[in-house]
Amino acid sequence: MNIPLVAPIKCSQCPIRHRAVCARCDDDELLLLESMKTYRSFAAGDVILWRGEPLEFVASVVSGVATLSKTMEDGRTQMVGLLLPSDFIGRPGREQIDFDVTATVDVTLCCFDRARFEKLVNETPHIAQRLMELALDELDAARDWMLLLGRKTAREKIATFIEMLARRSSHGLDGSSDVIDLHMTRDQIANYLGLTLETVSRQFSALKKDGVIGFTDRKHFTVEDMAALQEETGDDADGGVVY
Amino acid sequence: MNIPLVAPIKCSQCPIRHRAVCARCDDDELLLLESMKTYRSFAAGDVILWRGEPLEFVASVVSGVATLSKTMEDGRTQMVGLLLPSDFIGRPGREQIDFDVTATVDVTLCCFDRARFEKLVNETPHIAQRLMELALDELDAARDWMLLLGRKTAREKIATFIEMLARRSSHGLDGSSDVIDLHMTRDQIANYLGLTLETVSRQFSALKKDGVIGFTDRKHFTVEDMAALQEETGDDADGGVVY
DNA sequence: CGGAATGTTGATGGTCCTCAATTCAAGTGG
DNA sequence: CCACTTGAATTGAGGACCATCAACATTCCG
Repeated sequence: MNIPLVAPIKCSQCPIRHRAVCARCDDDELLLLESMKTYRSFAAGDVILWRGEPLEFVASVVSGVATLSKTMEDGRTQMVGLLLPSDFIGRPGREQIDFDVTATVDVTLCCFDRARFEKLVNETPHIAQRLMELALDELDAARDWMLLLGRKTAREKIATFIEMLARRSSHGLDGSSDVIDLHMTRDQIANYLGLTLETVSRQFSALKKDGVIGFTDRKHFTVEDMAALQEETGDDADGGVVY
Repeated sequence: MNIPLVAPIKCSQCPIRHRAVCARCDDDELLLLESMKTYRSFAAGDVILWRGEPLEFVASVVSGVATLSKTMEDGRTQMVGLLLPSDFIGRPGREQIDFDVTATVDVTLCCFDRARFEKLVNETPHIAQRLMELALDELDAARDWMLLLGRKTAREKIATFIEMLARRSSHGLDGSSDVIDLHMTRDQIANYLGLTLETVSRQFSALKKDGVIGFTDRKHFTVEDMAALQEETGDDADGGVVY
């Protein structure tokens, strides 16, 4: 379940070097981090951290995708965050977290002992600054999601979700009809969007029937009409961009 | 609308001194902040910042309550944050914000020129560290709210809201039947909870009929049965506390 | 091949939104 | 002080949207 990986990647060659919590670090600081870090891998479906469990390490996601989720007594579940490579898990100054962290696909983490890392945060402005930026970015994302959860219709939620995936997978270029991997199950998508899995399935079918998207198989789709998709999200054409 | 206030409060005597972004600053740093700061006041209902507007200053809330909200093209509105004294407005490294900031009651801000403040953040670890903590606290709050918006019923939302107010107004002691001020209109509460104002009104009436709360007038209520209220929130009895 | 997990589709009902009428509270001006 | 106005809150009726329950199809994997 929790397989410590030995592959000793050099920080300087790390794929998340320029975006993770270490992004602003200079060579000396990087050397220090290098001496502290350990890698851990988790298989798809594994729980990385349980809510309330004492937090012994903090970590950066090196590869894979993990989700943060909260569950109520009666089983209702809501995802409250999505962690992609370079995102940070855990928070200095707190001994536990208030949600579960789960690997949705195979995940590799770059881990640091929490106590030692906290000390480092206090002594290394570059890390505190970057951690602040990461937290503020996540806060922006969380706020967008609050609008979705509180006010959008099922169809708008699904369209927003698809548009997000499309934006993320098309790497800069607007190549429209690439095949996009859904990664998650209908149930996970439902928990992400505050819906039931049946509603998710129905809305996918509806968007397909309306020619907005097309499915190659159940986990892969293409965007057939990007303009229509944008329209369905309910968002402004411009996301608050200055002219 | 935007009344620059002249009252020159000394930082050392500031009511939010130990909790705001300046909390960790030493005397020298405080002196520097003191030379940069200006106060501004806003009346209840005033918009402090518009979405997309160039952000010329960042600020700490000294007194009052402000809300962050997002509005869709067709008018649907969702509050995405609540700012209380010591909370921070604006983010270094970004020239605009993606939501409106509105004063719900009279608000006084301690403002800093954005460009100068950003420079300060980079040079003053104590500020970056505190800003990081504030951002992480807000992130925790945002995630709790995402569970509410995505999964809770109208009744649970209202109960959670009331419980939050009760917890906040009873200052530490569990004095049960204090009169609690609602501050907001039904419409604002609805936008906070992802409901309509009619549903808010109906749920208030229902909780009153069931003897959980009692209204002294439309803006003031008392908690008659705290245990029942807790039960209605849908939250665990323990908020993930370690034993 | 068989069983489990996942996904689709249909029928039905409940929750909450929408629309509308009425009540209530707080001013305002004669 | 009392009509009049105005905005906020309450209450009711009806319906839309989405959840629930259920049956069935599909895919995955031993």
